[in-house]
Amino acid sequence: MLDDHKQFTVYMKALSDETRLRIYSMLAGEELCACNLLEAFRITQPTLSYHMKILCGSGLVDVRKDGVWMRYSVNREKAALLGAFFQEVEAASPGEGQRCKQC
Amino acid sequence: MLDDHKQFTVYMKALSDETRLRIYSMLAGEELCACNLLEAFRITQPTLSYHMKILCGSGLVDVRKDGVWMRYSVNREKAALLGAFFQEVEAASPGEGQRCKQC
DNA sequence: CGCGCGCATCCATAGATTTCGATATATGGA
DNA sequence: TCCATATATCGAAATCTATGGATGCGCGCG
Repeated sequence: MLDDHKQFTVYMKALSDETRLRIYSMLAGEELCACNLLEAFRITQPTLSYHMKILCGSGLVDVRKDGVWMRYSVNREKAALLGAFFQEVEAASPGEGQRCKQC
Repeated sequence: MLDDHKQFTVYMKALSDETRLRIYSMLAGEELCACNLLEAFRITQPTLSYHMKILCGSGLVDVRKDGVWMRYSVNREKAALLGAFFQEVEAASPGEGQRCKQC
């Protein structure tokens, strides 16, 4: 099912903060720069920088440097990977049928 | 895209611990009881109980009490919800095309 | 060069998380 | 009822996380 649980927890941890999840959600659909994101939240610039470091470090978000600006966007492959995992979980789930018989 | 970011962060937080992610992964496909899970990890019983409380509290995992045993299984609806979200992110992502023009 | 701007890093702090020993609760059987 | 087993809760320690003020770094411009 999952071959690298450690890496997957990094993805989950990256999205386990509401600010970071909102940022990720905002980036789905359009590339945004740090100043755009900073305007959208009640956080300081060091805090945004901290969150973006975690999002980019996880691999869920890509960056490209454009002069002094940092342009952020979601990484499609990682999003696809996460989507596939949860779909597999859903598909593999036996529903109300199979039950634990042991103990 | 997401209507309830707070609840979604609860899901992500529940899976942001490696032990809990492995448990979730194990539960995908078969119902298991606490004793099964306890054997699979190098943790104590109170620690497992703590993790299961978080997993069940999030809604990602269902429980049914069977005598003195607790039978755990994944919640298919929640797994489907998560799968759909990441697929939407993937689909909405503009790839290398659209770019941030502001700043 | 010197300044302004966007962003990163350092540091300290408040708060949250994880863990486990001890203990409590619940259930079923003798 | 008494006991053994399965699980939950409590309490405390260690660790991790999120936050922002101060500061550093790099770059473009006059």
